[in-house]
Amino acid sequence: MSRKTEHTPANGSLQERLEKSGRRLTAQREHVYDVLLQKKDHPTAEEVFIRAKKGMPDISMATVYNCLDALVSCGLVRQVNQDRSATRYCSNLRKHHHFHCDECGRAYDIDLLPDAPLPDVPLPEGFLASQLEVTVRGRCPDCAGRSTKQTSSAS
Amino acid sequence: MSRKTEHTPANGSLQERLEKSGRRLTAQREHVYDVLLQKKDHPTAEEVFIRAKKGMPDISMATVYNCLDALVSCGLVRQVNQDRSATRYCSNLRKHHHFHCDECGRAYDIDLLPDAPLPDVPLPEGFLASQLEVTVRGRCPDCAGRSTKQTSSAS
DNA sequence: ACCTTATTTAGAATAATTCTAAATATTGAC
DNA sequence: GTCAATATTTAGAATTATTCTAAATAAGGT
Repeated sequence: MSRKTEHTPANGSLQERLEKSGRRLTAQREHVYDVLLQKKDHPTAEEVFIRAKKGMPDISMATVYNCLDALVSCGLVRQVNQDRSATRYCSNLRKHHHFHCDECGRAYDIDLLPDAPLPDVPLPEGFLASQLEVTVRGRCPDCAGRSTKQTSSAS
Repeated sequence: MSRKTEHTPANGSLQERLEKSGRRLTAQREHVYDVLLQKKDHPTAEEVFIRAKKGMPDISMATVYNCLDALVSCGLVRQVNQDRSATRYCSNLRKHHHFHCDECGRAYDIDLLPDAPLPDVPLPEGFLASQLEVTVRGRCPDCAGRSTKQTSSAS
């Protein structure tokens, strides 16, 4: 099977993480992960499928969904749902938020300073938190064009 | 047409808001808004449809989607997308975050103290922010059951 | 009432995702 | 390495969520 990206450091990590959740390392899972690492533009499952077929022409859509699910439950990939359209997938593991353009629908990573504090959200009794997500909505540079609406800081 | 909830204060507001965006006040839009106000459990469009039919048996699914869209673009309702399943609708206008249960998929409102600071997210040049959303993922009290995983504060 | 325009409606169409059952690949034991 | 047991992949059907379409109806202004 083709090995396009040398994600060597993460490679071991991929296998480890898969095994930790009782799954096997397969060529398809490696390849789908590669595809996500190669272009971190938050592709949809369909886009991942199209890209994945280039290096692995026989991969099927069902497998792409399977692989994405496996990667998500391994914690190597995040699912991004911002509107009624298809779910997007994010392989950026650094601490970051997302920006959703209301006009074109694209998702952008908003990287945080490594020491930036995440908001502390006090939860009612009984809730167990595992992850925090912050999404800013608005218009991306491409779509903002000439008109101005607000400052460049969301609060 | 039936007028089940006396959302009198918001009523004028509904009409105002609709008109401000060039839309008309209709019995269906009022009724769908009523349905959302009556039970703020983040129903899906389908659930809204089912509830709406009780008081307005001839309303159609397409109309429910239309009304929801109208309410969303009026700013009276927020769309909530947390996973690959159907979009949910939230009529809580107070400042709040959302909690998403990874086990049962339900959405919960996490109300904030009125003076709680929202995180300040510095955006790169060119992005225009209009809204900020915070979602905590984990397990809800119902699903958390006996096992314990983390503290009750996400950070 | 009348005209203009927006909205509703049912149903068809599309898009996104999940399911199914058979074929194939992987792992661990020998 | 071969074998059995189990996980994964696959194509395609099925399901679910959402959008579109064109005709009928309702709203607002005159």
